[in-house]
Amino acid sequence: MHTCKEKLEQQFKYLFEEKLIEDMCRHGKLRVFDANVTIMDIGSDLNAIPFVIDGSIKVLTENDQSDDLLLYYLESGDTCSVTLSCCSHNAKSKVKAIAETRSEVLFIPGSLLSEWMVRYASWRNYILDSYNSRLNEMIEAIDSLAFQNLEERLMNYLKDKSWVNKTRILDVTHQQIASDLNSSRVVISRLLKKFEKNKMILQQRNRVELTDKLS
DNA sequence: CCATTAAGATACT
DNA sequence: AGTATCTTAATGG
Repeated sequence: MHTCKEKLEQQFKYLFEEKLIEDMCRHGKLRVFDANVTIMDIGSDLNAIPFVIDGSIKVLTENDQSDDLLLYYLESGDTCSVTLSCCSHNAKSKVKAIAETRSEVLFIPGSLLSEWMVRYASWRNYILDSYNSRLNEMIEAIDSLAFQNLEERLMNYLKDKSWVNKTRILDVTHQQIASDLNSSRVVISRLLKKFEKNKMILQQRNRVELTDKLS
């Protein structure tokens, strides 16, 4: 079992300066989530920002009819910039976060953020980069929604999921996919059947396996 | 066995 | 593409 500091040092030495890592350990709270556990829900208070040490987390929005839409995944070394801006205004969360795999997350109190921005150049850069990449992912999500057909969206969904889980075997139901993409089960089934015919995937109950035809 | 639920099929919008 | 409805198949008691 590693201490928090050892863990941060070995994984993020290249990213943060020594003193910052010490500060992160001192003030951050490390929490572990099992797969599929809700980490944050819409409307909950934000007084800390999450820094993902291990695992992957999916971030979704929800409309008033409780329909979901997958926005992006957070992986090791990522933070959620949506939370970031909300934090300084003491706002409530507009997104939902669910552990995709077992995840370790370090929660850093929002009160420290501005202080660290001034004190640590590495933190400043990290936050700015994070903002940038999160924004780009959001633009991609919007783009796919507005301009891509469902078939392409589904394909990207499968590839993304495979990537963050580090496996070609996805344990997921057609219904779950449908709700992540805000579509319906029959439609997803139809498209997956088509993928199967083209030998891009193999299917079993509760399981989709990507073949090596996919890059 | 049977109950539950995922996935397939068909027809209609 | 999406909804409604029915059928079939897998799973776990």
